Amino acid sequence: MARPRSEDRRNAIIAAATHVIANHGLAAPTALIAKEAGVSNGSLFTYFGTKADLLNQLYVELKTEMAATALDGVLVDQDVRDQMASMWRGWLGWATADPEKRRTLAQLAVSDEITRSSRDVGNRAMAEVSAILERSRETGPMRAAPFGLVVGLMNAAADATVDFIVHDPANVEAHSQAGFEAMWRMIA
Amino acid sequence: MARPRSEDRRNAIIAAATHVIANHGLAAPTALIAKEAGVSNGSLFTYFGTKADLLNQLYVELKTEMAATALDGVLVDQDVRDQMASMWRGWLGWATADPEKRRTLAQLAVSDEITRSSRDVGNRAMAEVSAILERSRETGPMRAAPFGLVVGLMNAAADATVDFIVHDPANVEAHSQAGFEAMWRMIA
DNA sequence: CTCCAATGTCTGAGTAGTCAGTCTTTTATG
DNA sequence: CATAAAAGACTGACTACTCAGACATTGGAG
Repeated sequence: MARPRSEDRRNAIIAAATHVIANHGLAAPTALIAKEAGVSNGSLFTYFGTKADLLNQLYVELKTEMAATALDGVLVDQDVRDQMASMWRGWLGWATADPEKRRTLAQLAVSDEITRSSRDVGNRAMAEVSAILERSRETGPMRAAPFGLVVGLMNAAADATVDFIVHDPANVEAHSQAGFEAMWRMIA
Repeated sequence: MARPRSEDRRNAIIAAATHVIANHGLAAPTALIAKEAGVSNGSLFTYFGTKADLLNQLYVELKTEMAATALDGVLVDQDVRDQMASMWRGWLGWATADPEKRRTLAQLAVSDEITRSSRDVGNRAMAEVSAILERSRETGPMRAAPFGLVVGLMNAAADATVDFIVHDPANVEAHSQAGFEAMWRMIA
């Protein structure tokens, strides 16, 4: 029988972990993840040394993908508000297109299994997002506020908007718009 | 030797659970909670039938206390903005006075051990908070938005503000103020 | 007031079960 | 045949929960 390429198997495990963790939480057995990936539980540990390794790599991968999707379509010569709106749309699109990814990322983000350095990598992936936010608030009411607070407030608004959209998917467009306007009033 | 009153022991377990969960997460062994409470491992299960029971009661207790503290000091004949500001101060006070309570509540809130009915009880405790929020947004830019979205956005802003305060406690007052203004711009 | 039995609570070693990670066996490939 | 990878049964550590006996408290009898 043809043996799948090693990278494909790794990706299958990552995908399975996303799915299983979304539904069973971080306490989900590795055996379940392996089964879902069509891999024996022993094999899983040849791809990821420990469960914590798997979780960290998953975290980095999801966060990086999220940032990339949010930035996709943002144009350099755009008005900053349009850049922000584009990011907002991209971000909400990512989160609503595959709610499991977001749920899993949310769980990982608060887990203490995720190391400092994984978080650093994740934040670096979000650097361009931060840059756009910085320009957005530059002339607004939060121009003197600590940037960390501004970042936190924007993330919080985005999260709350996605939560609501997931809860009532019928009116994505309206909720996305309302959330964006609310966030923009806050920071710019 | 004098036997502690049964209610005191229950409270000791609740307090110990708050402390232990804040530091070890929801996966913390019941044995550790019992030890911290100065109670035998077996006794814990005479007070709470299962670990899930303990978690649910803890959730309800923390959430209720949080709501009560936030509302403490709010006056009925106040301007709605002042009511909101008073709530904001109360809430931040609760969260910063005992960060472990907030950390534990945050973990419980996203846990799937917490039942529908516990969440309902918790939300009922927050009813008055919702009422003030409803009056706040009544004439503002979010008057037509779904109330659930407004609630989510306010909670998110408050959470983000507390996060930041915990991270930089030196300037509580300034951050609290900046967070409040941001939230108010959003909803009113 | 003293004693003793009855009552109900507390204890912690024990039980059954689960899980991450290992290791030997099996299988595919060049 | 030699090599490398995959499989999955297995191990040891750990956990929620139990249960039989220890122990404090109470109240009634002498």
